[in-house]
Amino acid sequence: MHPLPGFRDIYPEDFAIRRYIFHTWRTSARLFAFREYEAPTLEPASLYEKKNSGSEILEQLYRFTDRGGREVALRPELTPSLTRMLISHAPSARKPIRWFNIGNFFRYERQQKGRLREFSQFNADIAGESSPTADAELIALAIHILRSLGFTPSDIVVRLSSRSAWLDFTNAQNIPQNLLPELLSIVDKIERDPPEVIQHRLIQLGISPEALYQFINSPPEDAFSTLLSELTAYGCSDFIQLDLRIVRGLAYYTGTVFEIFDRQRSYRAIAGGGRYDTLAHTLSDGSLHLPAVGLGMGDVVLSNLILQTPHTLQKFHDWLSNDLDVEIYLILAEPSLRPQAISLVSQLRSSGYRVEFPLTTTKVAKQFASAEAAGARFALLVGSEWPRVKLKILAQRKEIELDSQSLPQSLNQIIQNLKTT
RNA sequence: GUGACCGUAGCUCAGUCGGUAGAGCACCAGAUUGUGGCUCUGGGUGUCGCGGGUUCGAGUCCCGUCGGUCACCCCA
Repeated sequence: MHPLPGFRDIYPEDFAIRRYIFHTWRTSARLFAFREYEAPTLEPASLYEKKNSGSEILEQLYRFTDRGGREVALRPELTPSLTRMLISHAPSARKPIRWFNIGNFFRYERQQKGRLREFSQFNADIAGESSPTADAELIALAIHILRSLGFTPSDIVVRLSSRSAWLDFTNAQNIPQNLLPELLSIVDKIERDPPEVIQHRLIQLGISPEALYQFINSPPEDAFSTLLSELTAYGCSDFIQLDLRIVRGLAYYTGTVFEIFDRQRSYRAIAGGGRYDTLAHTLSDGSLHLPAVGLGMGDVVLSNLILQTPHTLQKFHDWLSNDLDVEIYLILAEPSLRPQAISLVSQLRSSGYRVEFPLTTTKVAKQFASAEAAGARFALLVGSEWPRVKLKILAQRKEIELDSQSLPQSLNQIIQNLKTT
């Protein structure tokens, strides 16, 4: 009995990092005033065909025919679903639209390092604003997330590029525009393929390798001036590097594109995104013009990186220590007081404490061991002293006797005092 | 889709020449009938991934298959 290839059972020990990442994604996006939304996990397969006809993306789709004879697919990405939602919502929505989503996505591919068949991804998009200031806001959000997780400019880099810059290049070189996709696919492979192969493909296209390398080596800074000055104002410039070799694979990008990598390049991209100003136009069959810019950040590479970078791992552990699974373990030393103990547990839970207690009668020593093993901060002993109870601060081995009547309130005070000392 | 390496307990792994399964950690119980991290004692919790073949006998050898890891491909 195994999960399917590329799918994972996630046990509570491993779920903690996901909770941490999701929490950081969600709180960061809300700090940037993005609103959360959701789209269906299962979509008509045609949603992915329309925007990318003839693409090999279709081979990586989990697709099947449902009982109603519909061709359906598990979503491999969110942008097409989002665009559909925007098409019906955008005409009456306040602009710019700033939305984010956290969800699971599926790709039928062989798994490898940093890549599974089901993964979680954070998506944030700004629609209805064509200025590069929107691109900057989105990149600033990505950096805010990574900073919140403890990453610094010496850990990661945002490689910034632009498809419109490449379009300008083709114009300046008198390269026919219909060769742009082929050119971009060559550029995309510059870092992976041997130079001879790149050279050969360029010459076949009638493009001068010298001109291309010169373009890459001296990016046209004017084309990025607004974006770069905004990012500097956000305090993000240390993370940014102009790098025209980034073009991204998807056909729908039209302007700014970017990818975020770990500096050691031990993984594929942590995040990526870009501007797609014509997708709404295409998907609405020309009825809506809606410029948009989007960002995607997956959980697989990110969690690996957090766990293997010492200072981000430390930050994760610090966060976990304030997010205990069990805060109070109630020890029932006198089984006849079980009803009173349960009532006390209920009060504490209503006050917001995470409380566990033994479901069957066991020895006190065993109960203390369970409290310890559960990682509880306090043990609350209910026994012969009733209606008084003993509160033990486990880490300090200190015990305080309290009146059970006053409990949730007196506990609040004790915790406040512990924090200030 | 192609290729390489790897599959033994929950985890990390040992298992000789082919002779019917073992260690540490973890877990459960007790030593200890109201106080936890140490110690001691007891407990194996297993479809040796699965199927077939060779053999008197297979965890071990052979074939197939499934799964894992990584690379290619592709990258949303």
